[in-house]
Amino acid sequence: MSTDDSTVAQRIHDGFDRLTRAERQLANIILENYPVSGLGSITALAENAEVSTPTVARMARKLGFGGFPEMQAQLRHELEATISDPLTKHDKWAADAPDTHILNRFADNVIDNLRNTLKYLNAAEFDKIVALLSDTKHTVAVVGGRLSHTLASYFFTHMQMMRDGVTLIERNSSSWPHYLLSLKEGDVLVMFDMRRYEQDLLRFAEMAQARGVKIILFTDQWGSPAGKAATHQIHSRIEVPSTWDSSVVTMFILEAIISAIQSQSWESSKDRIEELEALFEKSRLFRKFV
Amino acid sequence: MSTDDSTVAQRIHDGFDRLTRAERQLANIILENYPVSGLGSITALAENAEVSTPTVARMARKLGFGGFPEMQAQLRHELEATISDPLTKHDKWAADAPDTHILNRFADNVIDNLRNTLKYLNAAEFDKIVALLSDTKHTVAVVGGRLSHTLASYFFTHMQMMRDGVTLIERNSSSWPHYLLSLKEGDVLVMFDMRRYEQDLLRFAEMAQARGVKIILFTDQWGSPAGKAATHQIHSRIEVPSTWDSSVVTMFILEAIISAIQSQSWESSKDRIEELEALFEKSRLFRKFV
DNA sequence: ATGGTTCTGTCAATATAATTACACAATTAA
DNA sequence: TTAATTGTGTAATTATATTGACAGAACCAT
Repeated sequence: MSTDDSTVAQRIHDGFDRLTRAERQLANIILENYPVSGLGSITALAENAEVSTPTVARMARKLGFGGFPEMQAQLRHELEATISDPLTKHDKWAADAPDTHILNRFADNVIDNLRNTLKYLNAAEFDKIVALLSDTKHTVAVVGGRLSHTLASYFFTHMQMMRDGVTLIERNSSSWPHYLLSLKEGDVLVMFDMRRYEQDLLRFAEMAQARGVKIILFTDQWGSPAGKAATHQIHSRIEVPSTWDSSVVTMFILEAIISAIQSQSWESSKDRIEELEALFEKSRLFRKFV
Repeated sequence: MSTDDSTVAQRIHDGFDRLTRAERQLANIILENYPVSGLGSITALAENAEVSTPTVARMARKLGFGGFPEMQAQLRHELEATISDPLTKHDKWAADAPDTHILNRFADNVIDNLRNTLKYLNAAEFDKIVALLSDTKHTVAVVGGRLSHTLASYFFTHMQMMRDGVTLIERNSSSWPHYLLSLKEGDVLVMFDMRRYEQDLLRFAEMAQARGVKIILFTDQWGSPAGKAATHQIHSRIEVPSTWDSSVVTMFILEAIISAIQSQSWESSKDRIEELEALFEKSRLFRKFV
C-alpha cells in the first residue's frame, strides 16, 4: 500500500475504481466539502455520509492510511499548507546562505511575527492611538523598561521632532514620582513593558490611571500586567530563535504610528521640522570635532 | 456568558484581559496557526502550547463555549465559511483595515526592504562580523548618530549582557577624543551612520582607522562616507512611506547578529547572564516604587 | 515573612471515538 | 436459483479524548 504523502483528495481520485458503493458515497461527501467535512469525528462523518463508522475506517485503510486518525492528520496538514500565507513560505532570504543560516531562520520568524501581530491588530484602535498622540492639548510622556527603554527613546526622539509637550521618563524609577506629579488628567502615557514585566511599571501605570491619565501600552503577545490599567494596548509578537526577544515588530508599529501622526499633522509640524533642521545645521558649527 | 456566534479569534481578543498566564500562552498558539492548531485533539493542542489539557478545557469555557468540543466545532464552522468564501484574501496584513491603510502599506514596504537587504547581504561577511564581535581579546565600542544612537544603544545593551569590554560612546561628540584614546589596534568600533550622514562620525571613523581599529559600519543602501574607513559594512534598506527613515531592517540585522554571537559563545556567556539576572532580581528589592 | 487567593498541573473518572469481530445482506457466477 | 464471494452494518471491545476533583505552586496583599 502506498505510504506517500499525496493529498487525500488525490488518493480518493486515484483509487476511486477500487471503492465500493458505500465508500464512494462517503468519498463524495468528503470531496464535497473538502477538507472540512473530514475534520470532525469519524462518527460525524459517517452520519453525514449515511454510512457506518467502520466503512469510514476501512476506506481510510484502503487509501493507504494506518487508520482514520491518520487520514485526518493528513487533512489538517494539507489545510495548513493551503491557509498559510505564501509570503512566509518564501524559501530563502539570504540567497548565498543555507536555509539553516541564522539570517534565514530569523527572517522567516520575524515575518511570521509581523504577520501574526498585524492579523490581530485592531486598525480602529491603531487610529485612536494615532489621534490621541496627535492631540497637542495634552502632554505625552514615554516610559520603558530595562530592555525596552531603547524603544521608548526611539519613539520619543521622533515624537519630539513632530510636536511639543513630549517627555521621556528616565530609566531610573526613583525619579518617577516627580514625573507622575506633572501628569494631569487627560494626558497620555506611552509605556513599554515586555516579557519579564517590571513591577515598577505596573505600579506606575496604576498610579497614572488613578490620576486619569490615558495609557497606551506596548507589550508582547502574552500581555503585561499593566494592561489592566491601559486605555489602549498593542501586542507584538516577540519570539525569535535567540536567547533574547525581538523588538523588530514593535519598532515596526512605532514607525507606522509615527508616520501616521506625521501625515495627519503635516501642516503644523512642517515648519517645526524645518526649523529644527536649521538648528542642527547651525549647531554643527559649534561641534567641530578635534 | 455570551453564547453569540462570534469567531474564536474574536472571543480570544475580546477576553484576552481576563485570561491567565497559561491561557494566554495557549491563546497565542491557537492564533498563531489559526484555525488549524485548534482542530486536533485537546491533548495535541495542550502539548503544542505546553499547558495541561484542563487548561484548554477551562479556556474554552471561559470563552463562552460549553466545552472544548464545542469550541472546536465553531472552528470547523468558521473554516468552512472561510474556505467557501472566495473573497477571503490572505494578501492583506491588517485584515480589518483597507489596503491603503498605513499599516498595510508600511508592511509591504518593510518586507520589501528586508528582502532586498538580505538579497545583497553577504553571509560570509555577516559571519566575519559575528566572529569579530565574539572575540573577547579586543574591546568593542559602539557609536551612533543623531537618530541612530538608539540603535547603538540597543546593540550595546545586548552586547553588554554577553561579554566584557563593551563601551557605548556618548551622543555628544565633544567627549569623543577621550574614547578614541582608549581604542587600541585590533579593537572594534561599531558605528551607525544613516542618511544625513554626520561629519563627526566620518572624522571619528578616519581617526579610529588610523589607530588600527577595525570598524563595522551599519549604514543605508546609499552608504555613509565613513564606509571608506570601514572594515566591514552592512547596508540596510531604510525607505518607507514616511517623512523619516525606517530602522526596522537594521534592527533585524542587529538581532540576528546578537543571536549568532550568543549561540556561538553560549558556554562562556551562560554563567554571565545567569549572574546578571540574579543581580537584577536582587536590585529589584531596592527599587520598591513609592 | 505570612496568610489568603488564584492558578495550574496531576491523576482519576467518564465520555466519546475508533476499531474489531461477526453476522447478515447484497451481489455475482455458475 | 443457489453457492460463493464481497460488502455493510450492529454490537462489543479497545483506545483515546475530555472533564472533574484536588492538591501543590505561584501570586498578591498585608
